[in-house]
Amino acid sequence: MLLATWNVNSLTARLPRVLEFLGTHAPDVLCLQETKVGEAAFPTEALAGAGYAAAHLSGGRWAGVAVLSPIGAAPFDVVRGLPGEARAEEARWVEATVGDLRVASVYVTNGRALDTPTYEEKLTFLDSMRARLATLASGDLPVFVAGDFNIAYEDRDVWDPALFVGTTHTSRPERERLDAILATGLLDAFRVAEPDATGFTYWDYRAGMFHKNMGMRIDLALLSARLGPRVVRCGIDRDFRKGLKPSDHAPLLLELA
DNA sequence: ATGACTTTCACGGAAAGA
Repeated sequence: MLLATWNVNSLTARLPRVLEFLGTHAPDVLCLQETKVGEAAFPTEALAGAGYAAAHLSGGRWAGVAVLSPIGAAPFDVVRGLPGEARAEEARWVEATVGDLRVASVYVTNGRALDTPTYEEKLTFLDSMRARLATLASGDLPVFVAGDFNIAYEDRDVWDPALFVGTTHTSRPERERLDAILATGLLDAFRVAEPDATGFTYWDYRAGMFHKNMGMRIDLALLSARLGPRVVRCGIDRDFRKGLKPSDHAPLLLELA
């Protein structure tokens, strides 16, 4: 079983690359973030042409999340929005059942800077996530929650930790909240498969950052701990950060036995 | 270098990303 997550930075702009991805990897689940598409403009037909159905929450110009799966195993029991979140209109959380997995696609608030209200909102959003995931952990289905967490969990998850002192993404409160999320019974699948590797999922478009591998690991695939023994591999497909009109994020893929 | 790139909305340039 192949699960994937990808911040596409506009599903409209990235549709050719997304269709390419579906054709290349044929994932059983693909979580998308930053779809940046209005509800009515969501490319349902184009995805159906590739054999995929979507459960999505679309906020218009910004954010937006989706869970894709093959039409024959379409997402159901969809929950749009995160209980308790302050700004539901930002469209940052969608949940659905695919097969016997409870799947959530999440795009965590960026936070901008430590002294801004959006940083406080980021921490609150993460608290709401922890509460929701604790609820899901008490359910029958194992959980796959994946997306752009906008947190680099450890210093090795950014190209130069010294540059991030006093900024978002590496601050202690953010990392502590990720600890709390993991403590609901989830594994960071990339670290299960690659305990020692440096693996980035995001590189700024500017200044040749990708070619210099000045990136960050901020996209995560979290998995119920009971599925840990089924992790075969987890890796980043850097080819989708290359070529024609790439996203600034690369997709993260997780194979389960 | 107080930048560098890309997207949306809208038709110039702001806002957002991280």
